Amino acid sequence: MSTQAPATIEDVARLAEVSIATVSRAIHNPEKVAKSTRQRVNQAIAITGYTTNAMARSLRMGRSNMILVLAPDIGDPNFSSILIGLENEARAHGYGVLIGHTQNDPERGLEYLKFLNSNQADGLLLFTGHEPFGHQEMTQRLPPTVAVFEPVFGSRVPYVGVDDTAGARKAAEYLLASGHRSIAFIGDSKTRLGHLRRRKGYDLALDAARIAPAQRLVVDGEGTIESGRLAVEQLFMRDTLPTAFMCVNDATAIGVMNGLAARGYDLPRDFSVIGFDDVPQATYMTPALTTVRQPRSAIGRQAMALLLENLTQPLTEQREVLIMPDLVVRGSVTMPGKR
Amino acid sequence: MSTQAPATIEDVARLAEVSIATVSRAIHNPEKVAKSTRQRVNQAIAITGYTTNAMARSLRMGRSNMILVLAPDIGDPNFSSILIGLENEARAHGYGVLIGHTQNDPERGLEYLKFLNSNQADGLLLFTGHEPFGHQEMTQRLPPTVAVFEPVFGSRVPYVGVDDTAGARKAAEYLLASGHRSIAFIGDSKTRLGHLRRRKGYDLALDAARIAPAQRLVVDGEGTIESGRLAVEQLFMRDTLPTAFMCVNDATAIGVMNGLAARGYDLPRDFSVIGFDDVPQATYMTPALTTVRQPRSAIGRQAMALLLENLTQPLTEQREVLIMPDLVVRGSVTMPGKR
DNA sequence: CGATGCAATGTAAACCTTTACATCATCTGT
DNA sequence: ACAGATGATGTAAAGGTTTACATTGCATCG
Repeated sequence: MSTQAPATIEDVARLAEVSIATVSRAIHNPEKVAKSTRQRVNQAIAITGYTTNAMARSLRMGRSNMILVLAPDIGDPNFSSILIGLENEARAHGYGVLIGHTQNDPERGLEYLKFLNSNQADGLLLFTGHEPFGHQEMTQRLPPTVAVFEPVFGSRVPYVGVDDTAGARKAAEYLLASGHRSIAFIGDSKTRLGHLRRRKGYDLALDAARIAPAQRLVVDGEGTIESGRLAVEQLFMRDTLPTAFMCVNDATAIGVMNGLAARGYDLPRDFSVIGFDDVPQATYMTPALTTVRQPRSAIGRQAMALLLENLTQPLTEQREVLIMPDLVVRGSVTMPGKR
Repeated sequence: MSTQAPATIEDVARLAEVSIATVSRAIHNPEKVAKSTRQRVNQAIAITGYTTNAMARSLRMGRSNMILVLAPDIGDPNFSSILIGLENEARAHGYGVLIGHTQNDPERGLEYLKFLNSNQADGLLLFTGHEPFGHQEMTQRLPPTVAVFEPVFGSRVPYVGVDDTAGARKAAEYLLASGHRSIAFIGDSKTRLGHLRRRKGYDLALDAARIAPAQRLVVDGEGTIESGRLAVEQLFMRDTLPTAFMCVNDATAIGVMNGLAARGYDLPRDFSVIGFDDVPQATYMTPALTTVRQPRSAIGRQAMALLLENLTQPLTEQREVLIMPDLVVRGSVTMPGKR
């Protein structure tokens, strides 16, 4: 009794004294089967504990009702709350979500491609900022795909994410409104589309405030804590310090704050810092980090909605959905010049 | 050309001028097929771009070569590095890993049970500290299961995790060796097995140091940042302060540090704090948190190894694998009495 | 040379569903 | 009373794979 084979549709049919076809119909098209029969079938299902074998079902139907979400790093603080949005939306449409963890390993990527090729998932959601790997050859065979959180560089994959430009502009405008005129941008990049756009938001705000490009301090960085710390060192070398640091993301901002603290400065008295993303850690910094909040669950929800739409009707012209973020005011920005 | 159906084993067979049986053998038992045939088959596979349809394979074989990992919160900082250990070990044995995100929602748990019942996974790894839900009825039908990181309360599910008692004892001994005699334990619990054990390690160390139980300050807590902050307040109310805080985990320790800082104390001069887990954030606290490091990848690796073993030979007597953690010395512990 | 065994390959069943089509009974309208 | 429609159910094929068993050809041995 402990290890009996799971019940099949045939067991149910026998018990309910109908054919397997009727059982299948009773489950999926209840209105097509007489009420009395339906009851008998349901009873039989309850008795046997039958669950339909997803393998057989997918094989027959040619689809799995599963969406694969590919992420390089599950630990990314942005990931989990976006995932919740994705899952909720998927579930509402009868789809399940599988999470693929690539660890930025191309071999992993390839493994998951096999997964897709063998029909184990009907759609693909990319959290990675790039295609599963070398991106030609097999890419043509990819199922409907949507990029989320980070656009796929140099590709026409539809994208759902935050409005980076508008968000960054909000942040910069807040610094300006607080009285800052010397605002550094930390974390400039040539390759990451989202970061490019944040830079653009910064420029737009400063343009509007008539701050000459020559007066803007811009430091490169890859968006890590370490890069933020490094940027501070660099500015000290150059001996040109702003009154406020606008960081391309929260990780950079944390690095900047650490770097300034290590140099003995008192925040937010001596410098203002603003981030982007609103990672969980932002609340627990001293001072708590003022930042732009990613509308994570909205992003997740809409990305999944777009993907599911593309699934049934695969030629959407919609290429980008940008969601407007809010500024979260905490303690890391003050008026300048109190020093 | 864009949307052609994926190649099946039959396409390969036709092209290689053999039967489908031979193709299957060439893939899975290469030694059973003549060298020349094997070459022809491989060529045909390359040309057609054939990948075996996992659905059909699983259906036929009665197993999926997949392991389901159930976690209530993907965002848990402990989760991602354990996952890497799990994945690596699984992969080495030809298994894939699916991640299930329950969000502590019983309905989700149920959904994943269906997943298991329909043979979409051969084994179950619980990261949750409890069974997929109400834990009777369907539990009997569960595939081989192993709990990881947190034991399943009141159940005989095999468990792989850190040696809480030994780790906590190490921490307490380190405080003692640093000269502390008045050490509070923050985060006592009656229900969480791992936390109970940490408490025990604390007691063992203090027993050995001949510190009377009456002199030990023990404060309840559920292991959150908030609970740590609260515990500090409570101690201030009682007006009995230790020189060192031994916290049941890092989250609690962070709360304690925040609480002390909010009261205006200077750490680590005024108080010493030690944690348990070594979450990523521990490095970025000021002072950096001295703590006990979870041997995460080892835990992941061994948990998966145990599960896969149970898969083929399902009656292991081994019920618990405890892995010894190391102390990570940073800046949050100093000698007492400098105040 | 005939029997025996082995290596290489093929044939066909089985895994469990879904669903187009066939069948049958019953009802409607004339 | 009968043609035809309608509704409920059954039959059987198909989906792609693995594998037990059958077949074939060939070499080995007495």
